[in-house]
Amino acid sequence: MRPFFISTPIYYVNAKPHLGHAYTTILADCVARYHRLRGDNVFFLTGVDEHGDKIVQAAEKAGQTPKEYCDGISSLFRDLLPKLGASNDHFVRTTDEAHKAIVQKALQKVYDKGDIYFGEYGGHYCFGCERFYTEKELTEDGLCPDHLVKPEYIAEKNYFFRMSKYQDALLEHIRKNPDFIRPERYRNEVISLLESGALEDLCISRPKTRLTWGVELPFDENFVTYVWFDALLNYVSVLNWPDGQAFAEYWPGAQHLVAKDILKPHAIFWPTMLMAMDIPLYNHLNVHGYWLVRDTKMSKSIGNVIEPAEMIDRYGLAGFRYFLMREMTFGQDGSFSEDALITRFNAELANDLGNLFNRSLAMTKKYFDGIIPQSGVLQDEDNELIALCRQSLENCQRLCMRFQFARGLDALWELVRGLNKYIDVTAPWALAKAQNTERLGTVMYTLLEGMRKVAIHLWPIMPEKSVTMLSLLGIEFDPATADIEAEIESFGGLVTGKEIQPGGNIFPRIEVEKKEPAEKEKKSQKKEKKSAEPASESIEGLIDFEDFTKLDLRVGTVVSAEPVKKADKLLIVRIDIGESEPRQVVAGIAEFWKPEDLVGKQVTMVANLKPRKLRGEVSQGMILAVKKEGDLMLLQPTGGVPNGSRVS
RNA sequence: CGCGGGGUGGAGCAGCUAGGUAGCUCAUCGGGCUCAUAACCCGAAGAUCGUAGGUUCAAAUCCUGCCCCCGCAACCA
Repeated sequence: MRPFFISTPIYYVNAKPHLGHAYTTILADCVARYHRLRGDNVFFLTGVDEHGDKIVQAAEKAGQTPKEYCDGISSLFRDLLPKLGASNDHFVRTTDEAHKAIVQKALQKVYDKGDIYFGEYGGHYCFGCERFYTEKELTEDGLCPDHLVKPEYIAEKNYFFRMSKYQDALLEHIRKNPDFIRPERYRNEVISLLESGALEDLCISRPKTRLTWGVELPFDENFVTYVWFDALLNYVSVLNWPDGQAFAEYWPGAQHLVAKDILKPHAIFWPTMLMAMDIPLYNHLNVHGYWLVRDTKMSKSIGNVIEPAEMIDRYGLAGFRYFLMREMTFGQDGSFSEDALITRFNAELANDLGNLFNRSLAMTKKYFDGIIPQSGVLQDEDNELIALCRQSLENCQRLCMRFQFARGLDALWELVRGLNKYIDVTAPWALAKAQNTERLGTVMYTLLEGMRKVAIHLWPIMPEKSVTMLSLLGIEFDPATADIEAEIESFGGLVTGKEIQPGGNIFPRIEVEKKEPAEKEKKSQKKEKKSAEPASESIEGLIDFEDFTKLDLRVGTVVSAEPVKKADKLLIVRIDIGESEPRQVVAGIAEFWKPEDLVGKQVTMVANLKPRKLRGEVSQGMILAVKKEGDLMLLQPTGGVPNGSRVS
């Protein structure tokens, strides 16, 4: 059996799972299932990354130990898997003892080889943030962007992985193997990264004085390893590298699936690490894009986060999985909206597919008492359908195998539509009327056999519905014995004489207007309506009155305004709000306001905003304004008021 | 000259690597059918393929310039 190993990234447990996690997992699941239908020996891995600073901080905030915190969030991820229909063979946690032991083994091996060395890591450390900043991240005066204090330069001894040593070998490998990273755009990106600059060595440790929540270095008890030699190693630790049977069995079929944000670690760090460990490189890195919601990235502050569990509750697992796979062009960003989901569901699942099953089974019941008839002599229209079937399945499989589910499903739907058309062309009801039973039998058999093939090919996408469809056709489906490749060439696998089970559409239409909307739906419809009006942004999240009173809003008069050097959007505005000195505010309004037009105007500002430096200038507040079609209106009292008047 | 992606009928997309009738889904209009759901099937209208040049017998597809949009980054407090 061909080995096939597919992994999702291990998800970082500093927040709850969202649509992106769900998509990656479901995509990997579909791929895994497709390979199972081919008879491949599949290992599908997912899991969580539980070490590091952020976890410690999040745990502290929650008043828990890191371990307790991880147990909590990790179970959220683990519990979501069955809900997503994921058929993963293993769920890895980086806190697993077995994983940690192998991490140490790997570190020791690379260390012994001389590819890990002890060096100095110099960095600007801000004690307020408890983190290092790079030169670029600091303000122009070299201050911490958050605290506006000068960070201390700390030279810290750390261990480094000699990544630079493998740069050329990696570049050569990528050049020689066009499919190593796919789709091509990400391959190009990596190549240009590798060509453009010298690869730096990778800092892989943290002293225990700063971080203890990690795997201890086997050759220095004062350090833990940091991120890469922990997280990435999960892909081989679960296979029990180096001597495990599973490693020998599955690693030759290794592929990874990641979202575009972690391209670099997987395309550069991981392969060079593999080289250092003398492990053959994985076969393919498959990179997918982001889901956008209302054309922007999902983000909590915008309030457009999609809860996968909520979508599944509302539209069903099959519809959700189908939509994700059908809508997203692999590698590109896709757009999620409930409207689009409903449209696709109704058009493709309810009308095309569900209705096809419904009408065909009803006819079988009516004309043959529910018994699958025999096929007789084939006519042109039958042969045409069989040819279409062959072509459709061939395309579908070829595309799905390369993660191109959107196009693969499109190819499969050519068959679905072809079957609907076949009914129209052959008009079984006319044959029944003419009592042409033999011809009618052939037509019905051909139809049902085509449906059987469609149902099998949908198993990776919606396993439960697929099994249902097949059981309606009198088939007890066992994916383990399926041979999907053989289904391309053959036609006639459907067993004659079995009884079918008619009964309604297995994909009932999602009615949006008619039904009394449930509480949740009401809310979502409201949201949709709001998003339809571009002028008003949706209002999300209510705050307490106390939250509002935290704001100190003041009215003041602009006493001076001047552009910020080397900045085309910023103005330095000084505002008299009755204090001894005017407030200096750096405002991003230079595109709309000339400095001279601003002077003398009264404006409203937030007076108690934490000061922050922008382009080297301190800003002590924020001017309130409204944007309107490329214009910017300042918020003013309707009449003049004394400077410093408080807004309430 | 910061990095990257994109501009194709009303909407959303495919096609571009290997130039040769511009394809799909949704929406609109007309027709057919009655097995099925407001379904299904057929047909029609609708695109100078962002723009200006170039290469070519032939360009959505290759080359060059320009415009616009979107991510990241930054100068949105």
